[in-house]
Amino acid sequence: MNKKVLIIEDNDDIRESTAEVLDLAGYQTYTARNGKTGVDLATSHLPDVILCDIMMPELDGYGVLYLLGKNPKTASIPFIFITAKTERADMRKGMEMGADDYLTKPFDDLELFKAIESRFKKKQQSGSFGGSAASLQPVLDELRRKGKVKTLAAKQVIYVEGDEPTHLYYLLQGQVKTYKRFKDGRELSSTLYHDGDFFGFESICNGELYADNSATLISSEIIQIQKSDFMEYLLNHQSVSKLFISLLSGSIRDKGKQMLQLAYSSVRKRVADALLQVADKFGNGDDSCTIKISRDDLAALVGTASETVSRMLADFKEEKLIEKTGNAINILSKEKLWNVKQ
Amino acid sequence: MNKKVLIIEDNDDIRESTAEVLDLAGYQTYTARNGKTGVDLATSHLPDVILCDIMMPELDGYGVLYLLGKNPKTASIPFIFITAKTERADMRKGMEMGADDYLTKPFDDLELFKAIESRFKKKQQSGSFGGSAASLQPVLDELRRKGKVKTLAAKQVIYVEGDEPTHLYYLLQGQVKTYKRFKDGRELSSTLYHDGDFFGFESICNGELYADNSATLISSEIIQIQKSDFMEYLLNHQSVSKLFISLLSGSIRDKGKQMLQLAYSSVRKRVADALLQVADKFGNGDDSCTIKISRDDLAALVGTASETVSRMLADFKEEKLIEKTGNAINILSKEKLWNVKQ
DNA sequence: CCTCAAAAGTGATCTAAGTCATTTTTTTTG
DNA sequence: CAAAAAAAATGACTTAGATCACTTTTGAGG
Repeated sequence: MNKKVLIIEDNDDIRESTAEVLDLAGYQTYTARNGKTGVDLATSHLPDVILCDIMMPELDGYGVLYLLGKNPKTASIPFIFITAKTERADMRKGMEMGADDYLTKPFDDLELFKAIESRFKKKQQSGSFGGSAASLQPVLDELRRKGKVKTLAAKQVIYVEGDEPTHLYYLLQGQVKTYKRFKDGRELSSTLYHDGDFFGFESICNGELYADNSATLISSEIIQIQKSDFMEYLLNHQSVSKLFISLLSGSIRDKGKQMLQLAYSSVRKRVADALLQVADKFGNGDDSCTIKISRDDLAALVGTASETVSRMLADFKEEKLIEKTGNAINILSKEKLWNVKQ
Repeated sequence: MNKKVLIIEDNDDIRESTAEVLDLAGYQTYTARNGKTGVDLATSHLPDVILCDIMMPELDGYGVLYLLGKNPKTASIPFIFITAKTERADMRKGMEMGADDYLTKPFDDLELFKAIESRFKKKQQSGSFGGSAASLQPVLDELRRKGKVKTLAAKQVIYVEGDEPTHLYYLLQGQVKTYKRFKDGRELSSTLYHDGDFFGFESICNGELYADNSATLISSEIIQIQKSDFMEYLLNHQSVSKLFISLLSGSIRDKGKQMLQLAYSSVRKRVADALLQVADKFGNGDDSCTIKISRDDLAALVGTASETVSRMLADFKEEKLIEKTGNAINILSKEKLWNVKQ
């Protein structure tokens, strides 16, 4: 979509010619002949950049800037003064009030374009949505670069319930589970992680102690990222906020699903579901695939006793839904298994 | 804490005198005599504002700005050029590269302070943490003001699974539950909301369709806030991001707890827990309190059949943990009930 | 205050799944 | 490669809690 530029200028010639130039350059322009309508237009159309004259009847440029600055919705729109006043004092006053740039008339078209684009770019950089994917990558790279790579053997505990969260983790390669432990020692896994997943951020995000445990399933390589680094990026980069907000809410959705199953689904269905979950996370994308997971881990995922899992697997084998080679499980058809859990 | 100002300037006199003035004014200053050390200092100390000369040996001001702009950590630090170059072209070049202001030497102290403070204020406005509590309130007020107040009778459905989320909700007064529906119609409530709670944001946050339903328990007043308004505030105001990130992660923690209970706790314990949950949300703070909730709603909260809930309540009554007046439940001692669920 | 539908409670029955003890299979290791 | 240890499977038994059918209580509305 074209960038929207609002031009607030009382001089008809300048207003029209500026608008024309910007129109030709592919911007969508809105014009106002005085400060008051300018503020209205800004509030209703939320332009990407505002160009504003200082000396105007009704409401001058300083007033416009003040009013727009008060409204959270318009406060962050880049604001560029354009004016004939070349005097230093006026320019300083404009900047002190929070303007983002200052163009003195007469300015040429190139100056105008560059001023608009540089403010636009500057805003993109430190905020606003839109090109998030593009801006997210370097930030994540930076985060990971700051972290320390660690190699862990299978079944190593990464953090435990009640610990003070000091790190965010990124799984370079391997398999990790997060789980809770019931009083009597039984476990319930909530999430499985594989290459490229972040984990351990929930507790950091809500500022309390870890509410779950995490451990490797197989030997894995993880990056430990300092909590302080993470927090800084989380709040200062919208792309990062956006990512983690969506990770958090995705996790809520998954937990909700799992809860419903736990409450009302038979173990048979839950085992089928758990197998598919494991296959999705750790298997290849094919309809049939082989997964390797201990019965205990599977039981923790289902929320049942490991004996029960064994029995179910025996049933599934009987029904030709799976096969077993050693302790590995061969899912013959994800689709058929999917029907079981319905 | 004092604001940190980094001064990058090769001229010893100007550098020292500027630093001195700022020191006296209560700023914490760092100085660099060339661009290279300036970049190092900026990266290591992360100042709140950077003042930078343009013409310098080793690395000029433009180069410094470029390098700092590339690093996500320093990109959003306000950058003010200070220079003797009064020529318009140089000033334009600086601004086009993304500088935030431009002071031409000689400048007086007041100009300097104002320039620093206005950039600092500007940044505060559209980001950075710190005074979050203070800045959160007006934004939330604004959000609520934008919304539409609605009054709903008891048992009214607010949104259902599969709907496109179009609103965020704020419960002015009343009681609301969110719940999921199992294939056969059984329900599982995940959360109860009371006055002052936001709800319905999870699905908005992850950009998918609603994954749960919500309905009033008693007649309630809610504010409907447009999704677009919410999204804008969510990403553009750190205080709002912070709030919702913590709401989301809090919700994850609660769901995690509830899941563990569902998996391994007896119905007896889960009923006790549900009663306490309801008492906490809707009752007064006393050790004994009266709550009014239908057995169906309670069953949905526990994740069991309503008959089972009735039986449990009968048991609790027998054990003098609760009493019943009509259909209301009188919790005689939260503490004793709490022991049950342990 | 009475009527009546909805909500709550109870009784009897049944089964899915937990538990514990034991056997079989797989993996590890000296 | 054999022995030991760990993991998985199976068998026998038990029970929590779901289900269905029915009775009792409650509170809304005339």
